[in-house]
Amino acid sequence: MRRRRNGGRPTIADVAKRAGVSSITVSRALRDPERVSPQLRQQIEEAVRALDYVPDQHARALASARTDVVGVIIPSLTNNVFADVLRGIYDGLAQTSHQVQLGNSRYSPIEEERLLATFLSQRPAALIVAGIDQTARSRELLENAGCPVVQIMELDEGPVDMMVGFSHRAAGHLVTSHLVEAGYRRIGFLGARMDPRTQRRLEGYRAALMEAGLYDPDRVTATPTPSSVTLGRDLLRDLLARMPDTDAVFCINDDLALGALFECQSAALAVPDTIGIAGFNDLEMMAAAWPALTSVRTPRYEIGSRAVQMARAAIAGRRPAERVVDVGVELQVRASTMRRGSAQVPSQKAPVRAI
Amino acid sequence: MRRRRNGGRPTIADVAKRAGVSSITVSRALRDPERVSPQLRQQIEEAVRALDYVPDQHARALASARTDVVGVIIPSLTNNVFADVLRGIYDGLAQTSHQVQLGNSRYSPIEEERLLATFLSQRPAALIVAGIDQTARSRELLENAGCPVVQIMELDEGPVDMMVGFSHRAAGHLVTSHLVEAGYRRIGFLGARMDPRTQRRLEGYRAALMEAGLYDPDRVTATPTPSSVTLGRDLLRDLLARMPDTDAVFCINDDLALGALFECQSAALAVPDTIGIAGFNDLEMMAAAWPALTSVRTPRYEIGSRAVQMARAAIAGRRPAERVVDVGVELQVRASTMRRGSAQVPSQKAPVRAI
DNA sequence: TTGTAAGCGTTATCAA
DNA sequence: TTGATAACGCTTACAA
Repeated sequence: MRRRRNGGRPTIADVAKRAGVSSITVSRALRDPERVSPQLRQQIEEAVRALDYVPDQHARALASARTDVVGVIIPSLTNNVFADVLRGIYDGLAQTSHQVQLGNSRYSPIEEERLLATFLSQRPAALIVAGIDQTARSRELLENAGCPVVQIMELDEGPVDMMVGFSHRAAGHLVTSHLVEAGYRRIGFLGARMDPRTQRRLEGYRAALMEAGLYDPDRVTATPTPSSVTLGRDLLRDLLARMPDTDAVFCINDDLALGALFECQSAALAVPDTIGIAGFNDLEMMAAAWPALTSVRTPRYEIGSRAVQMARAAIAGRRPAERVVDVGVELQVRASTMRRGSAQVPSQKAPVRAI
Repeated sequence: MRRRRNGGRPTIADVAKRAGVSSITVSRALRDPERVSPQLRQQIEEAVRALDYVPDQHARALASARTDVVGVIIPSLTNNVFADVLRGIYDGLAQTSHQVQLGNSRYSPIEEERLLATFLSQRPAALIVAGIDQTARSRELLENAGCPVVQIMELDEGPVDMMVGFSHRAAGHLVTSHLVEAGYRRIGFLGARMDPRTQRRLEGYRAALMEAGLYDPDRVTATPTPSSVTLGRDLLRDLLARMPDTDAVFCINDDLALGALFECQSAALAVPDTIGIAGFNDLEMMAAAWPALTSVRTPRYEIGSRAVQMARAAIAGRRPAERVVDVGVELQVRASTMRRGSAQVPSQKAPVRAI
């Protein structure tokens, strides 16, 4: 007798023999218990337990041309934003038979395309990808993926399939308008990396200031350099060196905002009186900072879990009614933008919809 | 002719026909080009290109009882520490044919055990797991995994197979000793989550203070609550309420340290003169804070890439000479522990070895 | 160096 | 409702 290649693991045939049925009956009992008589079902379940049988995913995938793998492609592993999204995805999939295949595109559309091709070659059950700025070829791959596709983080008219996110432009507009309402007049912009989502936040900033008649391109400080707290310090220092009368800054994320705060502290600039600071994402630290930092709460975990929810529904053949879901954002007004003497702005909860 | 189940993708047989050879020759040319004559190899490569052939991973896994999947199990997706480790792992695997199967145990040994069982059922090429505190059954599973296993983050006498990390006890000892040398005498401890690694840092703290004759159990503030910046504020406030004369704190991670700093700022306590603050991990923000925060640099990215390196070597049959690799840590002394009047402590680079 | 034959463990298909 | 049989696409074992 030939030695088993699979290291002695029991196969479906072993279970079948023990339960006194044929392999295919075991297969059915496992996948769709309803289709097997209660009698046999019980015998099979017992055999499965007794043998510690675990189906071989590869054999299953080969025979059925289907897998339980959900491919996920995000641009960064270290960005807290995506860590939270991922957590939502993993939690949503934890009690299911699905597994996650994770790809890190490092903010490179080319790398994303490559990952997409690799993932697709494994016939995933569904695909979750960040953003809407895929290459033409990626878009084509996604359209012919043959599985549900959920684009996350953003909102757009033309989803490949489904979409969960919020409008970065609207969110940028929201914060900036808040700064205007809080009494600031010479509002700067601090931006890093300047990926598509960051660009759209900048658009929102610009629109809000134009509406208020306060837009000054010289107050926009943006760099392709990846974001960091240190960079936040540097950018604010640069901005103040060029435009010393700047009285507030919208930072495209919380790291930059924290850096801006530290820079103000080191330069003995009063926050919020001399300079107002607003961030983006509302990481946990923002509320704990001193002074507490204003930010925009983005429902990252929810985006992940909603994406999974939609993907699973679609896998099960129940496409959700709404193909594009806006999870909105909430402005969290805190001390860093509550200027003394200006009208008190209460901590409001204002969900923003796409523009 | 029967319709293809695989959605029309070319198979190895298609390539073989086009190249005018047999399937097995194509298979060999793909896996081990050396074993096929240059002549045929070229024909095959051309056919592969022409057909856009991509091997089916599942068929390959089924036939060979092997996969290219490296299983990775970490306790948290949102902890920056593991995000960096992951980056090291993904980068190390990026140019290879390997894929990552990522599991999040959420700091639960039981969940870890479950993930391990799931991963193992897919016959991974290697396994990378965080920590050394597996359950007995997990340990058993790992020992019989039939593939290289790398335990990361810590150091221990008895690795399952291979190990890359540093001694948390030694690192805790290092920071605490630094605080003593910097002139602090009533040094507190702020700890959250209190997972095994945190516990060992506490041990190092305790040992260092005992050696200095300064240990006071009442200054240890620890909670099982997950870490956060807000928690850092709360813990320091508690500690100071109980022991108002505390003159320094060792925080088991940088989030707590940042919270401690904010708490001092809000209570108008001078850092480092009234209170010294030291953190752990040396996240990027520590150097940017005001005052800059002392911390212990842990080579997280390196741990990830070294683990991959060792795993790949072992997969290739070249077990590394050293099965246990100590990557060490470096104390980063900054303003938050440079007390006025005390001996100036230069920013030193002192790799710490395991105890 | 190349090829033939026989699976790998599961599911699709069709028949009973 | 259950089963026999033939794939699924690839690799191992052995032969030429």
